[in-house]
Amino acid sequence: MIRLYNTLTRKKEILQPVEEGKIGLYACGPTVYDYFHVGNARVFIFFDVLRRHLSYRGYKVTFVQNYTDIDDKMINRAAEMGITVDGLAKKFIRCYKEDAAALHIEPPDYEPRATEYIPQIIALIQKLIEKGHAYELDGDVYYDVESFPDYGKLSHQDLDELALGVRVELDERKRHPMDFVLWKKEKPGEPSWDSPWGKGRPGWHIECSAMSMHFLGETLDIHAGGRDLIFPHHENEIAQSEGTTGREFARYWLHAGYLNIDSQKMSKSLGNVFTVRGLRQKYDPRVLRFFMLSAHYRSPMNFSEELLQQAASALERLNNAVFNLQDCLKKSHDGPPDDEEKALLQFLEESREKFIQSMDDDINTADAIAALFELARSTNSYVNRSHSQSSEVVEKLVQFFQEADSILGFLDTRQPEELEGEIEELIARREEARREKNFALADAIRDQLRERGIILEDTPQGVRWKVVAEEPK
RNA sequence: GGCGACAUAGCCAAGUGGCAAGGCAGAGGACUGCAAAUCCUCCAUCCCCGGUUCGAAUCCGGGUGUCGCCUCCA
Repeated sequence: MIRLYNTLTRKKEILQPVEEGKIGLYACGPTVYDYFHVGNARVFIFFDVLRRHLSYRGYKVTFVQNYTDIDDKMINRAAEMGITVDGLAKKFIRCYKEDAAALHIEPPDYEPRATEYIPQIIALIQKLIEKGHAYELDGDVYYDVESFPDYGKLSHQDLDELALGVRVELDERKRHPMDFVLWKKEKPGEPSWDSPWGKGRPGWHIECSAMSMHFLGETLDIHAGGRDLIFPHHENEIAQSEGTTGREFARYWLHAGYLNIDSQKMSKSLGNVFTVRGLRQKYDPRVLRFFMLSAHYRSPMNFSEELLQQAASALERLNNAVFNLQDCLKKSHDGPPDDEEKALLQFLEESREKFIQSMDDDINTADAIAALFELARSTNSYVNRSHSQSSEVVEKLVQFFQEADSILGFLDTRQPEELEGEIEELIARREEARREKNFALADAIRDQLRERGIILEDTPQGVRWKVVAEEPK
């Protein structure tokens, strides 16, 4: 039983899809005018974990995440760079995919670009005009918010109060200050498409209504995004979609919290924007992923390099636990589990239970990860015990970490690589030196290997080695 | 002005009525030729003041502080 916090009702609710066993999930993706930053990353990682967990729990998930490839930011950036809007989109979609892959974010089932769905967008606007929810003004089309009584239900705002808060200059032609644009009349030199109202381009909000319903039908199960999209973007999507269909647009609205930088809002003007692209040069992107999942997705979160270091140390502990198990497998026997191992298998089941329960409870990754740490302590003790381990048990333990990681996606569960012969020989020479109590030689070899990224650990069961990406600090 | 979030150890962070998870850092110990990895032990009157209750981090009221949204934004 999965429970999710629904922004619409401000409560955790039991997930009940429209169609049993299936989930239609739509998430607002990036505007592809630049590399995406760590704040975006938090949200995209959340979508990915949500999607993976729903699949893990047996739902057939259809996950759609769009690219916004036409808006003011796109047009301005393309002009600055002296390239076409389409060229800009192609470049940063490619970059998005690379960075997302580095974060172990799996590609959505569909990733439509807004400009590929202009006919659907136009059809939607036409329907809104027919139903009296939209009006044309000299080549622009606006949504008439007063025609939609539920306007404000997601952000829990009253239309009159919203109007009081309006800070930008009013367009006197609009019927209500909150009316928003569905179709924008062409400006010279900007991309445009033919429409019943003349040449122009879609407003920002309409694309998500058009594409989500195109792929997932009139009622989505889950619609997700960052907090800042609650108003106006998602509020407007509801007005557009429900105005058209007369049906509930999305059953569950999920919103991820902000990521602040050194306790301040991330912004270009403060110069504190960290892109994933930039960070990848310094940190394993899986550390970033682990960091993002170490807090609950709805909590506001702070980002700093110091915190990333903490995350790196913590993640290393989990990776070591898995590594130690894999190494132990080489030395294990084929016999049945003894009593200690039976107890450990029991604890494994409890850990799995706790992991699943935590994830089911509004995707509580922090709590789920705690279950992994607790299990890691037990498995570390186990692999260090004086008598040998049953391979059956060790395999089950490794498999569980892999299973958990099929959702979390930050562990390094690869099988240890084979060593080159030369290195194996060095390790053997060091073992010999140690036997002869020639510790100077033994330590020299160990240092030499360390420089080549191989760390030796002497355990009671013999030497153990691991490969690290680079020379550790 | 309207709406809302958050406050738990040096740091990060779960926990929404029944003895305060987990991680990072730190201290001590074990193991080791030395390391590394690992294990064990130690490290919190849960922002303040009231209230409800046998019992409150958790519920209610009142403060204080931080932050966010109200047509750029993940």
